[in-house]
Amino acid sequence: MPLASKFDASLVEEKWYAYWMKNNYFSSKPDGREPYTIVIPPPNVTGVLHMGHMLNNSIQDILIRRARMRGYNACWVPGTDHASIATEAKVVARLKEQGIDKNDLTRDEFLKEAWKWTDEYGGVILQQLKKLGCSCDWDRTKFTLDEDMYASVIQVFVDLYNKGLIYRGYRMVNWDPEAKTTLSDEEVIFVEKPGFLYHIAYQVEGSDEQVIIATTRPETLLGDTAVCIHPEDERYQHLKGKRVVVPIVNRSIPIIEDEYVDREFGTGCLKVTPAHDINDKTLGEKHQLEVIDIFNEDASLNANGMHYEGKDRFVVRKEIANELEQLGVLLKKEQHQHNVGTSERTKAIIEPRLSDQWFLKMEELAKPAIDAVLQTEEVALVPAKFKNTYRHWMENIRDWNISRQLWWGQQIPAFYFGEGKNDFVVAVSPEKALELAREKANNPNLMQEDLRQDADVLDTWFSSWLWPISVFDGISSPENEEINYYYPTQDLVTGPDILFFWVARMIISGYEYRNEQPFSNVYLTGLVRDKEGRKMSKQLGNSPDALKLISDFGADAVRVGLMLSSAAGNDLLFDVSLCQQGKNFANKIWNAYRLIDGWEVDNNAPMDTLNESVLNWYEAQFNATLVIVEDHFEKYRISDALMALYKLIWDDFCSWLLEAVKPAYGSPIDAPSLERLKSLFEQNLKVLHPFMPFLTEELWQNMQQRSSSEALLVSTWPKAKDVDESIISSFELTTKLVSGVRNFRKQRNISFKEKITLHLVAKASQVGFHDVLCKLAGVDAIHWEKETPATSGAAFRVESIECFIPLDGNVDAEEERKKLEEELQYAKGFLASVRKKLDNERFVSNAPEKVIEIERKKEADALEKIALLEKSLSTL
RNA sequence: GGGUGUUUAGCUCAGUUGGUUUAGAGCGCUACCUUGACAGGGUAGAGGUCAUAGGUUCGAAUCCUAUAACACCCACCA
Repeated sequence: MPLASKFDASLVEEKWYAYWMKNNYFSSKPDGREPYTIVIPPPNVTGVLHMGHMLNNSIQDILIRRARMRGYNACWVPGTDHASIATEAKVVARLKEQGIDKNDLTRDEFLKEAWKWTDEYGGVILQQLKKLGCSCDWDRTKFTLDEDMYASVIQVFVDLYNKGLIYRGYRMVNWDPEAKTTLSDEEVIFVEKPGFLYHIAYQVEGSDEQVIIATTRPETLLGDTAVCIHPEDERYQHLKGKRVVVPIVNRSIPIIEDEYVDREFGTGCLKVTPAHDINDKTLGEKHQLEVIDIFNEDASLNANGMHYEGKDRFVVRKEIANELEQLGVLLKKEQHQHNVGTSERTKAIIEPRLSDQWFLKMEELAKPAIDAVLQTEEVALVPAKFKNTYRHWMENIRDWNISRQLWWGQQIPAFYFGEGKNDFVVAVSPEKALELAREKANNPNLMQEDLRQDADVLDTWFSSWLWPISVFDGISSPENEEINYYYPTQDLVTGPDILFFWVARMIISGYEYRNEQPFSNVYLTGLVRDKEGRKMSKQLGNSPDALKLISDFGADAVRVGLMLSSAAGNDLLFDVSLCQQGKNFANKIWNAYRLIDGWEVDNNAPMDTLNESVLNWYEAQFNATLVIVEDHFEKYRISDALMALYKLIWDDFCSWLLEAVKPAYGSPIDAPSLERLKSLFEQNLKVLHPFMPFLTEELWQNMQQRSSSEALLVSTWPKAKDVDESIISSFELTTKLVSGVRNFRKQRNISFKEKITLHLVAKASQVGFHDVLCKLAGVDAIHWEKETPATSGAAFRVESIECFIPLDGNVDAEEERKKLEEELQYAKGFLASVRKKLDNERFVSNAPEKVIEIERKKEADALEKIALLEKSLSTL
């Protein structure tokens, strides 16, 4: 059956994906081969595919498919992340729609809802990855809340606690009043927002004087416990040791002195609210100030807020400003730009809040991870510029707040048995906890019911930081076959936005629990932006629907489109026209095959000599390109690798090889040529397969009947053979001659059908592929001349070869002269630039011999060219 | 405020330790061609004082300094 003239991706994608799955090509088990392992950055379980996923999963699939073809035991472990805050927020929102408040449910009831949600939407994204062609070992799919994964996390928590690295502390944390949970520093996004700087007068006790403080948050004065001045501030020397009265609350508070105060900012006088500002808290501890918390969990005012109790902080801000104004103590309200911390997930403005939280000490843990990246390079960051960022963060690392006031996640395995500060134990199970608690409390009568487990769950990243180990069960059984075989993994492909959240922490846990790096290379992709350079986001609505792109262009085309412009670490400005280019490329390959497939074959003819020579050339060209492609892969320059192949196929294979080999219309091709051509085409399909898996498999299978062990994705990646450079340069000269003649035809408006005779002032041995030259340039004969023929005609040069074509007097001498003169001018300019160097004594004495030689050759070539041009001009 | 990076053709980017580059690719653009694989095609062409200003050097897109614009990271002065 003849092939359709256009490649229709929709007809083949599902078919081949099912075929690959059926034959278990993606599955991996430890064996004698060398492993090549990638663990997927687990997407949020209820997430949907977006451009960022498409990009980094395409890259992973390219790497995995290539490794598989190169004979590695390729293992790509897929999975999803429970994403505690993101998922919980979605579930809470859904319940709200149904009129249910989270707080009306018990923990178990809520978790049941969350699991329902997870079962409903969970894994949709993994199905979408299949549409993209991702060859993950789906039997290994993991979820961070799977029982065994959960157990690993708990085990690690207990272990780190027992090592003294996890502690419970009353600290100032980032509080998200909407999600009612703490956030790590990394989850807080600072946004510049307009606000006001309020100048408020505080009455000095026993004096008529007032001190004026400046604040952006007047509502917090309800929690003020001091006013602070700089000890050397001359303006305020007389206030030392005095007290002031907080307006509205009429509380008497001390004036303290501290060098922390910036005399230049505001009035140089600072109000101190230890409960609601990290710096104030530090001051408070230093000066032993009282701590007055004025907020509830949702950032409404508590009983300390007096008549503002129950009202939201921002409502109170306005109302309190009014009240201060009425009292005559609000002296000024000026515009002020400042950075406000907001929650990455809920966008709520963060409230610094004091509370009991669990922390992981990071400084010691981070040390091996710093060395691994900066010293030993056991982990290479690609591109390397991220090393600086990494160092900066790691060297200033702070303790990690790992507790979250949420329900969706691993519940912290701390069990309280009394009201005392230390009346708790940490254990992997309630039973074990009871044992420990009885011991610690010295009370054998303690019962299971007397234990209360900590209500908080662990930060999501506290489970994903173990991902490369826990997916192989390496925490609970550190010596199992799988972890020993697959770990350390080879490449990790992810976005730089989670370098600290995730990558750095995986390196840390890798050294802590395996004594080895979790992966050797980290390929950091760029962010996908739109044409205008804006980050793609749901809010802007500028992110194309990933699945629609696949259905519009085909998965292969989308992969090519993404790869064409995504150097590691550089953001990529995505435009759907790139997918069109990918689709065009797919179609080009499709039609190349259709051409070959449609020829009649002469089974008795021997191999044509033209065919043989040009097939030899293509083979050399293929190998030369393969060397380049391998080098690009080594350096993770995947878009360059693809571009090299794109040119190989489009230009070398289609434009030159196929055009050269193509038999005259209706004539057959000899069988040996066709066979060799097909085998070269198969090589093309192999190297393209990682980029365009569906199209290549379709053509591969179409070429001949293949058994299940002969699928393209499990075929052998070609090994570059030694390349005969001379055949490549010789062919290159021929192509230039062909272009020269074509250009000549165009200028003179000579149709391709009209054969011309070509005179070359050269020896026949200087030029190769004479028959190719004739066929592709429409030349009926080549004459090899000692000098330019004296007959009427026109001349042009290709490199140093003068080409002459006889014409019947209709030479446009003016045109010709103009062109020649332009060329002459360029050549003279070029010569001048070369001579400028050669005439410079210091150049000759300082530059290396090799460079001088090159310049001398350039000079000689230029002179020769000028002579030729002048001769041609004189004969006009 | 501190740091890192970017700035090369209309667009997106290469340009490897300064010297075969009076700068390359892909796309786009222009002209022409095209009834035998593909118009999603072919051939040819136009297009850049390599952000700006200095400096180092025999020689700078490449190294140094300053400036500007943009991007990202870190900090969070009320």
